[in-house]
This record gives sequence, C-alpha cells and structure tokens, in this order.
Amino acid sequence: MRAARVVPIHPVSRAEPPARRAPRCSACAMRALCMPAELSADELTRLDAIICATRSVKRGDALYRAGDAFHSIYAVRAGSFKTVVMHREGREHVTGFQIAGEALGLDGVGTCQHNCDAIALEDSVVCIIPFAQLEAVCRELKPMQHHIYQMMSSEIVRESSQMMLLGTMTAEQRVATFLLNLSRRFKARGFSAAEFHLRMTREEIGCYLGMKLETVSRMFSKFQRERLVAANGKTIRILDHEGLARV
Amino acid sequence: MRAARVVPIHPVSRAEPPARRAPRCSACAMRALCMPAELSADELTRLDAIICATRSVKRGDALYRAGDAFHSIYAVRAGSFKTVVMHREGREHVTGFQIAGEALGLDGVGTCQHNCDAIALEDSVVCIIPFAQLEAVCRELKPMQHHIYQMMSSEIVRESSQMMLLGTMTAEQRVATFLLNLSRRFKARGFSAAEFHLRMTREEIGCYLGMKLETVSRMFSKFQRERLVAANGKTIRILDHEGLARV
DNA sequence: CGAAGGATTGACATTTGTCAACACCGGTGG
DNA sequence: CCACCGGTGTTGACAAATGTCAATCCTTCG
Repeated sequence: MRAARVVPIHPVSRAEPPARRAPRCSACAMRALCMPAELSADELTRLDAIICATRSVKRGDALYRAGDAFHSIYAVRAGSFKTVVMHREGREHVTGFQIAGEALGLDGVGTCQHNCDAIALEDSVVCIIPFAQLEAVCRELKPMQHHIYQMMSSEIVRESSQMMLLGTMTAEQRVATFLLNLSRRFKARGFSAAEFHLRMTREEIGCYLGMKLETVSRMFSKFQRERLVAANGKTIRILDHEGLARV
Repeated sequence: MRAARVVPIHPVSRAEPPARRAPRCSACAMRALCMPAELSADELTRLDAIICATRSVKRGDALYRAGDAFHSIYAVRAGSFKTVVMHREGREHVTGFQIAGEALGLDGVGTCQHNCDAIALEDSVVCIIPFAQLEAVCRELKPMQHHIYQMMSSEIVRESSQMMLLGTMTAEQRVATFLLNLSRRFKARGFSAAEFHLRMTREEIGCYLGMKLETVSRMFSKFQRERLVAANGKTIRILDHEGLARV
C-alpha cells in the first residue's frame, strides 16, 4: 500500500478501538447482504478470521472523518449513518445514507485516506473489515474478489443515479425518489416497505437531495395533500407507491 | 462471473470488433496513467499479454451502451468520450467526460451489464482490457490488484465531488469548476492548462452540470465580461485561474 | 453554397431559496 | 407535574436563480 501524499486536514490519530470481538460472520443474519452468496463453509471460515471486531458508534459521533488514515472498510450491523463531504468554507454535502447491511468506507481505498465523514444517525454498530487482509483473501478466493469489485462498482452505479437525480429532477421528484429508494432498502432488509422511521433530519435530507430543508418540508406537505404519503414527523407511511413513482 | 438477471433494454448483440492488435503497453506513452507505477518489467509483460486489442470508435458512435453485456474495461488511448445514463422517457444525464489516459466501463462490473452509454465525442481509440483476465492477473500481482481498487475508488471519490457540485453550487460555480477541472486534466496529460478545445457541445456540458445549455452559454459570456476566460466557440483560454477558483 | 446544428442573447415564467414567524416535541430541572 | 428550552419542522411572503421560448447569428460539413 503506498503512503498517502496528501496532508491530512484533520488530526489523524484517533483512538480507534472502542472495538469488541465480533460474532462470527457465519452466524450473522445479514451475511447475504455483505458477502457473496456462493461462499463455501470453508471460505466463510477464512472471512470469519479477518472480521474479528465490531465497533459501537454513538449517535452524532464519527466512525471516521475525511483525512483519517484508511485501514478498514465497515459493514453496518445495526443503526444507520450518513456520509458527508466537506469543501473549504463550510460547503457541505451528504453523499449517502447507510442502513444495516450496507458498506461504508470504500472511498478510502484510492488514496489511503478517507474522503468523507461517516456520522452515526443513531447509536450504531459496525463490523470492522481490515482492508489489507481482505485484499489478501481476495487474491485467493475468486468469489470474494469478485464480490469486492461488485460492491465498488455498485457504489459507482448508485452514485451515477444520484447524479442523475441531482442533475435532472425537480425537488418534488427527488423527494419522491428518495422515499421510494428508502422503502426498497428497508424492504430488502425485512422491514416494512410502507411505513418506516426516518433517522435523519429534514436538513440532512435536503443536503442529500440538493435542496433546502424548507423545500423538503413543502414537498412532504404536498405529498400529504395528494394522499401519496402520511408523514407524522419522522414516521413515514407510503400510501400510494405507484403515485409516488409517477411524480 | 454470474449471469446477469436484468432484461437488456437495448439489443445486446453488437458486433464488437473493429478491433486491431494493440501496440504493447510497455511501449505506451500513457502507461503511467492507466497502470500502477511500480510494475516490474516482468509484470508488465503479463499485462501486455491480456491487452491485445484496440478499437476505433467514430465520433458519435457508442463504445458500449447501457444493457450491453460487460466483458471489458477500456482505456482511452486517443480522443474523448462522454458517459450518459438514461431514464425512462428520455431523461438523460451525462455522468462524465473521459479524455486520453482515463478509464471507461468500471460501472459494468457489478451487474455484468454496462450501466450507461459511452459515446465518442470525436474519432477515438481505446485499449480493450478483458475483465476476466484482468481479475486473474490481479489475483497474482498485488500491485495490479491494488491499482484496480484504486481506480474504482477514485471513480467513487470523483462522483462524490460531482454530487457535491450538483447539490451545493450555483450555475456560475459549476461552470468555473468544470473549466478548472478540465484544465488540470489536460495539464496532467502534457497539454496546455490555459488553452484547450472543448469537444462537447454546450448542451452536453449543461447536461453534465445539471443546467440548461442557455445557462452554460450565459456563464461563459459572464466569465468573458469579467476577463476570467476568453472563449471563442469551443476554444477556451483561461485568463485568470485564481479568479475562476474564487467564483 | 446552403442546410442544419450549435451558440448567443433577450423577455418572461417558474422553481427554489431566503427570511421570518410560529408550532411541535422531547427532555430537563424547578 | 409543569414550564421552559433548544432543536426541529411547517408555512407564508417575497427575492433570486434558473428555465423556457423565441429570434438571430455563427460554424461546420456535406
């Protein structure tokens, strides 16, 4: 791994580990989400061997910050996060929200430094996956190698869609797309697709969708008037899935 | 590689190869751009062995289209491309422009299908890098493995910046950022940082930056009035780099 | 040389942001 | 228990940025 050439913006030494011994991947309910499906029992054991710790992150705390040295990627085990990129003088943009079963930290591979802040939206737990060891395993297990490529490629595709959203959709369409996207992801993880709890504020949603919090609020109100969703603060119920998709 | 489950939107069978035998990577002037720097002569030979073809693409033609089966990634050898993602009913967004020395096609790894159209902006030539063989090499050559991860991660970071641009900047700032970004990339490839030729139309720039072509045109005019750039059609000369950065 | 696409500019419309007032909600301390 | 507080959310009036439409000019390419 090459040494990073960039001067860290933030102090890099953060006492990493409020870390604990992890339960085995082989016993993890979310395995299907963060591992390739076709791993043999033997191969799974190899993975268990490198994912040896979890870490708890309190609401509002950072899992990592831009400029931190990159050593590991993370799988969200419980809770949720936002990733935030900063610019000089406080320009700030939320690039994504991650819920249980989703990956964090792939942006750091290129420069050996994390490129954004990952902030917990609620008290959360992540699995720590040391990247150097993962690379080593990938050189031996083809399905695992392919899975990492897939994860990274999927992130590229996800970001393409988000660029399309930011570049071509109206505020109304963005909010509708956001709600449907969350719904789909909750459903994929066994939660209700119709009713869920937003862990993020209107401001964070706005910052993700490229609009002001007031605009987000207005769109929620509009959808309520049109009987597309019922929103009660952070609790959202989708009443008309097709209607939302048609917006 | 898993079979793709998605129904292709476009006909998938395109006669791939107006392909020709490639000159050796080891003799390529752009090697530093698309290969890890620290490859030994021996390792380079391994690469030469898999990159065995180039392909010419005429202006306006597609290198690949969304839905095409994914087999290879590409390095732009000469010319330039745009990548375009589509949505139902003609919503269209340019996700990036690629010039000589840059990579194309990494979005296809995840689903085994390309996820966007790659269209040549001028008559161009690419090196074809069969991905399955590249994966195999990466399992043996650690620097090569790491280089692929770096390329994909860099693409993720690039897209994050683009999301920030689309989500938080004014039209004026976006156009300024776009010009500076192009300038930096041309410079990195040995061309003039101050004067260059835009291969894309105002409409394509607008589609990339999330605004209408008229707005792009107005911003160019504004920069000219302010003596930040001199634009003559598609020829751009940057007069005040710092001024542009301050916008 | 002429047609067609691309670029520029102006007038006007629409969307979204800004600012301000106020309601709501959960938690804390009297 | 209640009052109060800060953070969050909602709504309205108005302002600013950007889009839309149309006229015109310029370039390129067959």
